[in-house]
Amino acid sequence: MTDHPLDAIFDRFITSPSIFKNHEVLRPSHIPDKLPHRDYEIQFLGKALGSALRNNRPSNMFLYGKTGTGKTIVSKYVTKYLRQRAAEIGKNVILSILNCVEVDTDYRVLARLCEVVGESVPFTGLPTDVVFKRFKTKLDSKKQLLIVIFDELDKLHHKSGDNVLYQLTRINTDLKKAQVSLVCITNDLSFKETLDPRVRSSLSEEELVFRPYNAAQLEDILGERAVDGFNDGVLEPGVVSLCAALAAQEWGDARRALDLLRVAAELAERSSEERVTEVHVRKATKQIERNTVQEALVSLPVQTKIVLWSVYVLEKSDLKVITTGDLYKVYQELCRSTALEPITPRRANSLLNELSMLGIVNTKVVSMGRYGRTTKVSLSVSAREVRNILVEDFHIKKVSDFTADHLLEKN
DNA sequence: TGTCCACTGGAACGTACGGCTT
DNA sequence: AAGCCGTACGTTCCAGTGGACA
Repeated sequence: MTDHPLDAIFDRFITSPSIFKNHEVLRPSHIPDKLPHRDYEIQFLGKALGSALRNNRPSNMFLYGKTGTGKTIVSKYVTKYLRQRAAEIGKNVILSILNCVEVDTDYRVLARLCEVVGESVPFTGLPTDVVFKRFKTKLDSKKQLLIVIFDELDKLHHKSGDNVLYQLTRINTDLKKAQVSLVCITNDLSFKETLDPRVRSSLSEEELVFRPYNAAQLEDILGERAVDGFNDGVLEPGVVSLCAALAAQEWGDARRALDLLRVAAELAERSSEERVTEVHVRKATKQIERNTVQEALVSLPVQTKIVLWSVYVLEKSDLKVITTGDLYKVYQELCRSTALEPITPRRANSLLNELSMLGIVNTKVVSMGRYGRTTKVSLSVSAREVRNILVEDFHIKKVSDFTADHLLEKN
């Protein structure tokens, strides 16, 4: 065996004991056997969906609650078992959970539903109503119940309106053999008001609100997972309660609590320490924040990056307030320097709003009286981070030293 | 108190592209 | 091959507007 530069690192993985017993258990997507503090919700959903086992169509349902309050996991938990019991007694129950962040247009929803009933359709090319007809025909070809769960439904509605929802709420009147039930999950509490009234009333036959967990409940949840996820004695006392407390600070977000614990342990393992300490948890909070920003920034389209870089350039200047007017001037200059075709102010404004939705910039519409109405813009992530990530881009690299000073002298 | 700035943001439309049906 | 269709990205047009200032 020759000496390899990685020997020292790999040996450490082989020889020193691992912190993790089962890494998977610590991911938010894992469905444990027990879901602490969600008994009521599980019972509620179980009673509602359970009628599927008796040939009745379950009521349509609306589940509300903030991120990380267990809406998705409770749905998965209940449907997983429902599917099992239905199979045991030979009932035809099809369950489909659609994440509307990915499945975010009418067409994609229908394409997905076609898939689960066994009808193959191309991912583009067909008129939506044709896809709907094919779905309906295939579904109704035998006696079966389809339960569709729309996770983060507001993301679908945001882009495509109520069309598919409207069709699906009315589909049962046309079906002869099959039946459809809908479960809608959203974390936007005001979302229901924005729905078409006909859709709204038919979707909210039953409603359930998921309340945020408190710190003590989060601690139970983490404790439960830690038993299966970690080897004995690797967590210093206080680590779990710190994760719970930090996640409970904003609202009781179990996903965040779990991420904190997992990342803290990963950090400990990477620096080949044998125990996870509170210091690791503190580091984990920073790392998680950095990762989400990085992910968002890297995948931005070129034009959006240039718009964001304009914000960055203006933040670096000694301008007190950044308005869309100045921003567009800088943007045009940047386009000239990078030889990119500039988009119109209207479009640039939309991109800015998208950045704001992603939480990368702050925007606020303000009126300056005589001096018109505009939007105040500022970065809501650290300028250094924006720079570090954006200069990786081929176009931004060309203007990495660009300053706005000469433009501002004119004011 | 009315005016009017510098925008905002909705709506309709254009273009390129992949992919269907006939 | 022609005629559609959905999606993504963009443009053009323009009515609407908050509030400082004359």
